[in-house]
Amino acid sequence: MPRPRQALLTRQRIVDTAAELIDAEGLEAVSTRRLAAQLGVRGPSLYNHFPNKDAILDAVADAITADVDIGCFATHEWPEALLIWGRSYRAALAAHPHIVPYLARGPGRRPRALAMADAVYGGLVRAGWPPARATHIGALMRYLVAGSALGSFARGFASDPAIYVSSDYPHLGQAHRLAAHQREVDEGAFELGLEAVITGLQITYEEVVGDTRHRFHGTARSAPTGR
Amino acid sequence: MPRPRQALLTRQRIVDTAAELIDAEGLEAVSTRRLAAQLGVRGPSLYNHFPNKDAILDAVADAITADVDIGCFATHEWPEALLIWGRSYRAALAAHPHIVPYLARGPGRRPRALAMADAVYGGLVRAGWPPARATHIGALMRYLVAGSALGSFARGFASDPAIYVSSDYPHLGQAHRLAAHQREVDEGAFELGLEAVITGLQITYEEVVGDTRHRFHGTARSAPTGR
DNA sequence: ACCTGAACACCGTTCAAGT
DNA sequence: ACCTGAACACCGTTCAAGT
Repeated sequence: MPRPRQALLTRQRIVDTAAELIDAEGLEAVSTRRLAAQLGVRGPSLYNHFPNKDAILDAVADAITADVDIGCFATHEWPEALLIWGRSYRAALAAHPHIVPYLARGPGRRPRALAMADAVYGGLVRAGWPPARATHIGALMRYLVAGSALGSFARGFASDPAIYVSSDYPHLGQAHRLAAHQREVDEGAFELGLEAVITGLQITYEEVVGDTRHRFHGTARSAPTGR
Repeated sequence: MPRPRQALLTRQRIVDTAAELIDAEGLEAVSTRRLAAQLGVRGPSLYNHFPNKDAILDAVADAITADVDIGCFATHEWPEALLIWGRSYRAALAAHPHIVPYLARGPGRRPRALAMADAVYGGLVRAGWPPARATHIGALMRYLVAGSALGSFARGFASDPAIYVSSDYPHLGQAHRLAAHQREVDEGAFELGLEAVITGLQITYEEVVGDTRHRFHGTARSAPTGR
């Protein structure tokens, strides 16, 4: 049969198919041979479009964060912007939870992650947060988002209820029933954490930023905790 | 030469050597053949002591959390207990950051993770937290701990400063200098997050638990945020 | 009881060869 | 320019064979 006039593969088609494969069968199902087969092609062909497998996964991860709302930092006060950004970031990752373990493997080359970091950092600094704190806030928000998007890891214990029958762990009788609704737990934990963090940060903000605005020698104390 | 009178391998020696290999060269350096070689043995020998590779990594992860302080929930008020537990949990993981990506791959069989979940859940419920909230608090604390223990992932952008020279990301000029001190950033983000969360949770606690104690029909509102 | 070599069914990646 | 088969150096795991 004749050679097709245009290429069988495009970067877009590879990324889309990889995302489908990850969603359907998980990260470990994606080998270059399996992915190529799904595309009607042989493994080595992928190397005409990407330098290696990680670059493909980076592109998938990048595409998934395409519609995270970062405009909110330009239009809202920082506490509400954190709320909006955090929720839309989490929603984006939670829609494709199987990709999240890959994020844990390193920074990769993901332009949109950079754009996001830039928008968050810039928005917080503009709001008056000291640069170091702005960096910390962006980081801890990512901890919450990624952790809660990661289902099983999040819970930190097996979802197989059988092992709780052993009475070694007396308090987990209730918890395992919740564990059956893993999505609920992770969503609830994220919401609780998000709101607690923002509430706590507002208090820190008043101490760190408010003081220096209204007084000449406002000494920045750390947030009051149970210490 | 004669067959040694006692086995060349023990579970303990396998776990210790695997941990050393992970610390020295990272998770991907641990193959059954490499690990076996380090132990002076051939790959298949490991299967006399563990059912598969994941069981070895689970054992390593479990060993690392051996000295996390969970007694604090019996001796301290819940806010201080969260602070102590969180810090000692983070210290344990941060001492072996290369193992953390493995945790993100699933719950595994890690008895100490179960004991930890049980102690946290039990302590919070005893303090008056509703069971669902106690589960959520345990989960969100794990998000912060694991995220911040995970260095590069935590930051969410490459540590190679070269790519920020491009002025596509105008606000990251400062951030990349901080990125050079990745340990500082992750530690600072964790501390800020930990204290903000505990502060925020104390306010939620007063609303959710305090109200129902002092009133007959206390309606639990959610924590006030920037919404 | 525990260690081994050989084997199986996979990997990611390279590269000369085809069109 | 792009796809291919063959090859390389690896994987995790099984298993019959040794002692």
